[in-house]
Amino acid sequence: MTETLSPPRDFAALRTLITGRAPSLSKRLTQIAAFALEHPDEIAFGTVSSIAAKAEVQPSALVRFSQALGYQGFSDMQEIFRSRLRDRILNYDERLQQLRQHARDTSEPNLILQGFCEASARSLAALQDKLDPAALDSAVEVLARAETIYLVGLRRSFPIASYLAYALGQLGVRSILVDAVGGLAAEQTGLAGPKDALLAISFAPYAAETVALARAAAGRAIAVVAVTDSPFSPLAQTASPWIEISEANFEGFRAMAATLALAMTLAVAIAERRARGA
Amino acid sequence: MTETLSPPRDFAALRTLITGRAPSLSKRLTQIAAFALEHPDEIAFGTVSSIAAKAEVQPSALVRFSQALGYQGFSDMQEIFRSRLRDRILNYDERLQQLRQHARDTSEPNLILQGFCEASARSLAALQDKLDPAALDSAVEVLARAETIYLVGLRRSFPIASYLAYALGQLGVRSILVDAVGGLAAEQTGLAGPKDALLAISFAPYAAETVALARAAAGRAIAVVAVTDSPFSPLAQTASPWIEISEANFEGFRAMAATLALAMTLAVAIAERRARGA
DNA sequence: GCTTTCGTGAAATATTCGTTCCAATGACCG
DNA sequence: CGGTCATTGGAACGAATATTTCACGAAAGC
Repeated sequence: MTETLSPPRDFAALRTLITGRAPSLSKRLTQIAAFALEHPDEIAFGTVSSIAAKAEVQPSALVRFSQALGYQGFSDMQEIFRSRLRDRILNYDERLQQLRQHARDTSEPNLILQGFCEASARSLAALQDKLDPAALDSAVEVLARAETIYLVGLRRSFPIASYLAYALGQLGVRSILVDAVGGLAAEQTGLAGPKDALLAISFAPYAAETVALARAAAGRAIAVVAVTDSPFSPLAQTASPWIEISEANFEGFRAMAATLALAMTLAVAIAERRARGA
Repeated sequence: MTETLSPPRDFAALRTLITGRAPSLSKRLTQIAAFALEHPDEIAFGTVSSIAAKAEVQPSALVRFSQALGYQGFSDMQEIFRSRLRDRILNYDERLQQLRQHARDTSEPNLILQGFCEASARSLAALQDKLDPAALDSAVEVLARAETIYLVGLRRSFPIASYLAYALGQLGVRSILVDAVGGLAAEQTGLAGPKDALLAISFAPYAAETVALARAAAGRAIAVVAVTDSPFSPLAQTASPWIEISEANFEGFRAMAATLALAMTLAVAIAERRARGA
């Protein structure tokens, strides 16, 4: 019996088909199904014999597998595995090149938008790759234990601090946004006690007031957690733990996507940590 | 004479080599060099004859080209073009699958972080795809013409508004952040005149005060620009132009990466627009 | 101006590839 | 236990592929 239904022409559907039909296939063909899902790149570029060797099956089994799925032969199925690589998301530098090619069609605001989107995406990728998981866990731990979290972030970091104040409020976590309204920052943090914690957010050039508030709190045995951009930041030396964030630039303006994603993470993680008990 | 030095084994180096040696190659080989740099995917997937046809050269020329670069033959060089696709950045769904596999090794805060990173990345992608370029241009135009920009954003949108206040200040654009401190919002915007503009930022559920301020300003013939999340938003009906932003969710918290990228874009684009004269 | 060298095109060749076929094996059922 | 059918391995085939070869033409050197 031959499969008469037309086989999938895109990779996602093919993967579903393989997963679905694998249980009803013979031993060898199941073996190939598993290999195909695990090493799609091999199938995209390899030859029948090279793949057969790596999957430890006979070349003919590969052809049978393709036909069992409804394809005319191996080459026919291989085309789908190749299309997956063809339609892949472009690398950043290639995307940039492509953007610059279309530059003349695009207005300046839209060009700037592309630039900031790209910087944001780069920042997010760097965050996922380079953030120290232990530092994050520890920060959540310390902040979840605090009765009240004092949020300190000025200038560029103020939007982050104010977001945290909003999100923590939504989640029922008590926090105080330390703003500089009326120059009362020191008075606001002065109320903090040993059961509280202070979260300081600052990037180069570090706002002097943020550093001073963090130092003062640390001196009074208040837990200080910092989000900053370098091990040499004055906050890194004051706080424990501290989290390093590096944001990509565009036209001299640093993206904030990574910092904001971290802020969201802190808020939700702190709330969940509290919900499941100290 | 045969090239004895070992040829590059990664694509970046190969590209450099081609660029560097192109000037010293013969006419046909230069033609191939240009084609290779412009259509690397063709070379990765094609056969000698199919590529030769597309590049309008003889198959033998492709082999000569490969050998001129130091490879044993065409297939040898093709391998490098294929490796570039093999080592590509994974698609989002593939990355997700990979993440879920490692889920048990990861602490909860780190899982949450991944979730927000992914939501942010999705939001950014949607922004690039779906933003109306004309609306952005128009928004920049209107705001650049204003003497003073009044920034209105409350609750979740307040961090965005406060970032804009910071960025516009840095760029020398006069703006006033309308906060609700002391309930003086109406008094703050009351100073706005016909030469000013109001930028309102609000997402569902729309803060009543933001909507009221926008309507009041529009009623007094002040230009109102809005950033919101739906054509049915009350702001969309009040403002002209208005920009639609949709953010992805994670655990009920909307990402803000796209909105923030747009805010940065507005700030820089407005400043540049002003710099190059009205 | 003749020779030599290099570049090029097209056909010839050798290799590799995908596919098919068939015999052998193993599983299942009466 | 015997028979049937699906599955498998391996060889054989034909097609397609990469590579080499050779003849021709143009440019460079003496």
